[in-house]
Amino acid sequence: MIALVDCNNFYVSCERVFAPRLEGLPVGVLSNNDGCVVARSQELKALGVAMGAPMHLLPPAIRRHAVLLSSNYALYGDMSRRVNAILAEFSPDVEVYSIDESFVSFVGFDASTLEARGQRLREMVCRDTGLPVCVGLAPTRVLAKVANRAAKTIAAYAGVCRLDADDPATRALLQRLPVAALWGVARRTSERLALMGIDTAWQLREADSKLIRRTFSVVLERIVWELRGHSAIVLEDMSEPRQRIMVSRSFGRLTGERHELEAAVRQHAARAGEKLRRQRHLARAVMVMVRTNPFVAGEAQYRNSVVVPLVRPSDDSRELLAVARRGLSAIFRDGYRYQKCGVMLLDLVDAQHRQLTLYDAAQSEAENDRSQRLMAAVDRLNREMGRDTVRFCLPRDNSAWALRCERRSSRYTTRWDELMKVKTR
DNA sequence: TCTGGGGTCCTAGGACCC
DNA sequence: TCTGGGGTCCTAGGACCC
Repeated sequence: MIALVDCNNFYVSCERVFAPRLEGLPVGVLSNNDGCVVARSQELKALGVAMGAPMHLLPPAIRRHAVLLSSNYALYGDMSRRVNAILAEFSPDVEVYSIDESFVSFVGFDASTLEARGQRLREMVCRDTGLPVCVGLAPTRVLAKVANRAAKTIAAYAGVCRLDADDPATRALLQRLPVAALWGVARRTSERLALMGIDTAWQLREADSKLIRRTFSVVLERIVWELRGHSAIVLEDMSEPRQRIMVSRSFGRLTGERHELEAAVRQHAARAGEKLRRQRHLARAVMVMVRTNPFVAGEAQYRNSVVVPLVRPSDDSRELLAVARRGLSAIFRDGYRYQKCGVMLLDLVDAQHRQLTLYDAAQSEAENDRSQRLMAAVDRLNREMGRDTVRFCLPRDNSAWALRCERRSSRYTTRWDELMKVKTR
């Protein structure tokens, strides 16, 4: 059996831990740039605010009465680590699936004790972090997702729901569950399934798996098997290094200024370089993308991207920045107001495969060595003294492209200076 | 005025090879 | 005059996740 542990309204719950006055109020957390609502309290959901709703399109009454906060990823990331540390006490096998969800394997545990373990787990997480979580227990990940949803929405389960594959209760639940509510089935697939007369999770479970594979893909066929209780989905280990690294942001306001895009691309490339070195990889190519705002009707639109190969695999921010700048000059066009740019590192290889250029290997080795020491020093300073202590020729603040995050709460768990701002009433 | 930022996997189709 | 078929690799795009 496997347990899916999922924090309820995670970002909102994190905010409430440090601001109890938010309990009972409609609270939302916004995406970067205060663009869309990406987390909602029950009260805000009850007001009809959809996941991903653009903030500026919310009805005025809701914007007035709801508490809408900028996202505070430093806080959420730290709270997430705390939750996972607790989960690790319950099982040696914890797969961190996302910032607010983990799969905890109970394979080999006494089956009759699982619900009690689930309850104990909820209590521990609540006691030590203040966060409410729900637990879904099932033989497969897809069913564990279904169980978790039931644990959240059906009060009788008290936060822990167990679904055995061939239990009549499981069947009843799946018969009521729209197929689009399943993990891995979204709008496109559910629309096509509806044409075949498959509307519920149970109908999908009973469908001919070979036909599903032919009509759709191996992905949906695996979901069929998982619904029947046979594990078919293997998760990529989230602690594995990423296969590509993307850093991109929308600008605080549109800009057509080339130097502002250059500054943003430098910042993104530098940040991507940090991520690359943290996972001890080298990039063999850099992609740069720019784009105007597709939502502004009547405005000239432009989007483009370009991949620039590196002469040799590298994790040196200076090289990444130089290549990214070349990429930007290849695609930058005057006369547009840009909304977003990004840098992606591609073709990543393990840093052990650092190779020397063919000519003058001795000098390259010395250069490599200097580069590695320099980057390590930069990373250490930024880690210990705060992000952006050392920068690569960046303006300090107030750039046109700086993020808007006016409603961000304090980073209580990672910044002493901000902790002092906590009100004690 | 204001519409996120990451990721993954799979498949189809083209280029190329023998 | 007749111009195959099977394989691999790569890329772009679709679909999905949180």
